[in-house]
Amino acid sequence: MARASTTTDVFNAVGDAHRRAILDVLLTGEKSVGAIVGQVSMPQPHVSRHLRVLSEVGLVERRTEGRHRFYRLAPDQLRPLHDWVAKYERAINDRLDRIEDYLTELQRQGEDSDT
Amino acid sequence: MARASTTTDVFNAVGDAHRRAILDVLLTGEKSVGAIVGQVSMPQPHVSRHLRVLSEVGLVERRTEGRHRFYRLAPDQLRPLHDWVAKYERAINDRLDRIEDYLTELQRQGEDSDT
DNA sequence: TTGCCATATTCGCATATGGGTATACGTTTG
DNA sequence: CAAACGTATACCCATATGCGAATATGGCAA
Repeated sequence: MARASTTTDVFNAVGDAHRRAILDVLLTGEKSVGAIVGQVSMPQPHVSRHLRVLSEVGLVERRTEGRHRFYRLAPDQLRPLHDWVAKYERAINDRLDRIEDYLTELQRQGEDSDT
Repeated sequence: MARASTTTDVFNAVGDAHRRAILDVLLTGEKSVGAIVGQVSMPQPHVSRHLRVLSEVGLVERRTEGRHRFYRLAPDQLRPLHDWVAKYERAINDRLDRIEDYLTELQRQGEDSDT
């Protein structure tokens, strides 16, 4: 078992720069695979596969129309990411706000870091 | 070239659940490796290596004290993640705010959407 | 100095990933 | 019906990752 499959883990799915590139394109709105391929530097098969991954993680939705497949952002799954980052943002802000308090706390936690 | 190295890409570094677990522990404050090992279910060598990755990406900072190594969150590199998510958050909100507008736009972008 | 503690590094292994290319599948068109 | 188009899938390869275990390194204590 290596790492959580890109198919399972949103974090991991977003970990790939190419996938992020595709998402960026979709940021503009719904796009057909061909349209996406036109905007990113990837062969069509790769785009398709990445779209599949994104789809399985729930970051994009697909709509079929004739022989076209339109992909659209499905931001719901972005939530975990957002929440995760937010959690740290809070911690960061707290620290920046009162550095001295933080340093003091560091002392404590460094000493008896158990709990 | 497979995927951006976990050492280079913050997204990828955070893509590993174990690494996230470690970060979560550090959320409480600075911790020694041993302390971290005590909180997560990983052998010490793994924790050390993950800490190294996190360190190389700039998500954590290290402080040496005697034979102890204290790791602490270095939230600066969290910025890219935050910004990235924020970008999509905006898009999401925009869409939720005016669904009809969005649908209309979909029509346009779909170009030959003439069912 | 010897021995012990805390942490880091190394080696081998199994796995999954991403890349590239060829090709299959479904739909529309002539 | 055949041909063309749009997209998805299959296959093979190189790579890097994470895991596991053993061990090396550095510091402290007796």
